[in-house]
Amino acid sequence: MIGSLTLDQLRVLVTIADTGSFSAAGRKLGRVQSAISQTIATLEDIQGVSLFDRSGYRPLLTDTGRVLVEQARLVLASAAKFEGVAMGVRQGLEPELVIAIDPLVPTAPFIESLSALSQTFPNLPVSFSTEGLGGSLRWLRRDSAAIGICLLLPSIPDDITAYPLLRVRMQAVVAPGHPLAKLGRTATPIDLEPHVQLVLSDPIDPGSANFGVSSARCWRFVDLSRRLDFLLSGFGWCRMPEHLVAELVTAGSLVPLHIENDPTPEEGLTIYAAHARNQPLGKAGQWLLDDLRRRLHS
Amino acid sequence: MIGSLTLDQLRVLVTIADTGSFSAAGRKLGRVQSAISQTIATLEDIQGVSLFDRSGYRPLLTDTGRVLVEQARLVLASAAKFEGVAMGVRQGLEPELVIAIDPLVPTAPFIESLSALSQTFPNLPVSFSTEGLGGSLRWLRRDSAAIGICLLLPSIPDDITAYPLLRVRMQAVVAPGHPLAKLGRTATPIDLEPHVQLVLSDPIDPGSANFGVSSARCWRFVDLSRRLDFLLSGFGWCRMPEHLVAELVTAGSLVPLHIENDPTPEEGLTIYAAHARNQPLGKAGQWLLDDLRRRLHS
DNA sequence: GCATATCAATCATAAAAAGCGATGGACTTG
DNA sequence: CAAGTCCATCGCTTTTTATGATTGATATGC
Repeated sequence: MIGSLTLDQLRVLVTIADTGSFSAAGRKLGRVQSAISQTIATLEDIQGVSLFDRSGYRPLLTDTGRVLVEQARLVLASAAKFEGVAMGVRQGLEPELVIAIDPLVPTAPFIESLSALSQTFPNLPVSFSTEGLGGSLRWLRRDSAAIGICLLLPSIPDDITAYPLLRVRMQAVVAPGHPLAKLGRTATPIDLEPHVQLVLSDPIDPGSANFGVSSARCWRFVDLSRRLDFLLSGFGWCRMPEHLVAELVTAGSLVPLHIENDPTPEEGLTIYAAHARNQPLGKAGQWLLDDLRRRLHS
Repeated sequence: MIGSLTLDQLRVLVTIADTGSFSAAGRKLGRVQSAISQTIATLEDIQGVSLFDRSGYRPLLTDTGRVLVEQARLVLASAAKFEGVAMGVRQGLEPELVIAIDPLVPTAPFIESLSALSQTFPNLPVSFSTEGLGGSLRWLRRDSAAIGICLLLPSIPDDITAYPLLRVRMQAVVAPGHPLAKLGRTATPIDLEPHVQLVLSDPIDPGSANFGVSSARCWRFVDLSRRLDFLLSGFGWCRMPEHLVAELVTAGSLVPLHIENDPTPEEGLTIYAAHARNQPLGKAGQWLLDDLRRRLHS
């Protein structure tokens, strides 16, 4: 029952639908008409449906036939993608491109490059991984991702090649109901120390990312949106990317916090495009890297 | 190049990936191991890629192989859907179910039924048509749609079977800047007459739907959202389904208009599930109709 | 209206493809 | 180290598929 369907049958079916006759389909496929006729006969027989109404001069698709032709097109498109991936590999493309992207990184600046990527390599499977902080680096190192778009704090590791792309300005914020919101002046370490800081941290190695930690008590989060929930409810303070909190600050849901001698650079944290040095990029990865640098590195 | 790929090759490939060895795949597929071996060999040969690393005791998928196995699963799923549709037809199901739905009809009450439909008939292709007012009736009559979810004004035509499902309360509204908004009392026909009424009408037969027309000057629209643009900008007045304007009225973007002797029934316009009498419903259509009546007809 | 061309179904036959079974070299397991 | 399992290869058989000719039906051109 299942298992006897053939791609060839579907190709023949679609070709008949496109050309309008069995004979024409035969010519187009380089086969004699009787072969076409038999192929469709077996297809109809096995599937137990009638695809064409043969009462007239030319065969007419039945209602069922019309629907199944559309389904067949989907199957063939899917098969073509299979062959497309294989062809890409044959021509030296990597079989897939995995991009690790940090949660702090804004998506918008990358859309253009990624859209161009998908046009240049239409059959390349692309996937994204967003783990917590430090996740990108881990994916790069175990070769699960070819390219990382990530922070590299405190500095670029030796085994990683990285190109700066853009900077994300950070803004310390707190909910309006929080004591720090009523401070009314620049906050000193003494001010911050007693309050809970909501820290984004590496889920695997929670001790690693202590950059910018000022409070004695930290609550650690892996994902940004959950941390935001706690932030908004007044649980503690933290630094957030400006692009994510600008609206909330305007709406009054969050209040900016000015910190004395803030170690976070004024001009923002640098977002890098990175890849593992010992794992050379494939064609598509190299293309994306070049395109990103061209578009973003000013 | 293209055209020699076989579903059977993909089935074999996926089976190997699932079972972990050529021999096991052979057992599972009821074939001898050498057949499996040859199938994969030709697949690799034709596609020009290496799928397995045979250096060890068991064959290991290469990176390319891993990606292509996933692609192959997609192709097979697509092929299974093809066979699923065919099986449905074989068992008496209609090949597809087209539902014509009027623009005024709220979507929310139908989601449950349609979700149940897709669970009951997972391979049934379902599509929706929303034309202007009267479009549903036209689709039903020329058998382009099996079921219509629509208004039937002024009454149910003879060639249509219709079951009332729910009622949509209508609310005459106007933008706050419009003269009628400042009337401050129930509007009489004399009040309405000089102002432009924004009428939803049948794009094919513009004269047909004059139900509820009160103004001398009408602007006719086919789709609801465009009419809403004109309404919001203060161009004229019209009746809108309550569920669509409730928020806008609350926000002050629209003002309710009370009309003397409004011919629109207080309890709302009736939404029917309808089908053409001379075109009996298929199994799935009948099922949906019954389910809709069961869930909605109170 | 008649001749001619084109259409699809059918059948016997030829060609191609796919599966089978046996064999051999490689690796695992106990 | 022996027994068991793995995959590649090969000759052979079976099955599948395409071909080419024929027939009956429908369209097209004169």
